[in-house]
Amino acid sequence: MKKVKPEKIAPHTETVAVADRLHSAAIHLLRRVRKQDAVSGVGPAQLSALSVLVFGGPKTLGDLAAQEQVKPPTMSRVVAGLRRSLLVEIARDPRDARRIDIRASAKGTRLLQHGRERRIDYLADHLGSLTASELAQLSAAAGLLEKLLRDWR
Amino acid sequence: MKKVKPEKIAPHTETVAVADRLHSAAIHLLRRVRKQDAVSGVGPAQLSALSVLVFGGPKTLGDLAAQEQVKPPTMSRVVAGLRRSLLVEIARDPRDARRIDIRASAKGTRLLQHGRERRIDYLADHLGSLTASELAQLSAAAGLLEKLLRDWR
DNA sequence: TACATTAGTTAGCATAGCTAACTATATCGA
DNA sequence: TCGATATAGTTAGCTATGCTAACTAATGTA
Repeated sequence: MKKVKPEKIAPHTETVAVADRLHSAAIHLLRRVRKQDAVSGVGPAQLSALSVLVFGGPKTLGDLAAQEQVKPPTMSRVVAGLRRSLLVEIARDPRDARRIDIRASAKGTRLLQHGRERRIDYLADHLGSLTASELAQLSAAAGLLEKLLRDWR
Repeated sequence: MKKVKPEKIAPHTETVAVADRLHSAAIHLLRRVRKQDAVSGVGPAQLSALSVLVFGGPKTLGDLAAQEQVKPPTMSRVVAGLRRSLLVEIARDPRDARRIDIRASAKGTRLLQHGRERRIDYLADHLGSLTASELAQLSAAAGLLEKLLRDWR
């Protein structure tokens, strides 16, 4: 079950070590940044879903759940929270009355972008201690991870 | 509030872009890997705390909370869960009866290492599609992030 | 039209985060 | 020495997020 090892150049031991360190770094990075998000009074799941709506346009609940990798009941409650805070608007799909059409409100878009600024500025302040070449390394790594996540399965 | 920018070489715009991409990559990476951790029946906060105990040795509750960046009441419950599952052992500190001494049990150590294998194999399988040089890039990036997180404040 | 499938919601459970308020122990200062 | 203060953890109670099981409503199909 774990012998898929293809004819790649990287030795497995190396790969495992890098996997572990990436995992740990990701956990701790997010734990740091999370505190900045707390300011808005909106939880991380709501923020992330809102982000998908703002940058990806309107979605049905199922689409949102799939994109966020959670089950529909979970997303149902996340969306209910966003709606309570007037950060999204919900309309019935005219062509299929079972579906709902969820879109970010103007308020939601505003909140997301401000929160994003706050979070990103915070992270960027800390990245500021790196040299240009170190930053380039991180940028390259981010690119690799993005590709990896796109072709995940 | 965001003008700390020292005499560094990297332009601020670049830094912000990298910060944003790292943040997003970290979120989605963890969301993927999280599903593997679910197998053990132990939640992510418990796993992370256990990991600190296994690799960092025994700690008091306050130390654990500080290291995990959560408040003492949160860690108190996390530790209670670990204890219920017999993954940690708790002793009174002989020199200060207010403190407790928390350490991973043999079972806890075993569980963590098995979970680690599972998670890491999973991630490593996906990293397996990278070339040796790409993997080296990720390794370098992990190193940078580790340093960054160590000197965070 | 009856039956199966699909989309979302509701109910109920667990983990994790927080603050406020409490207990117990240590420490300090008059 | 003893009373005030500070420190370490716990308890209670709130919110948010994750899940599965079971439900309703709408659609599709035989």
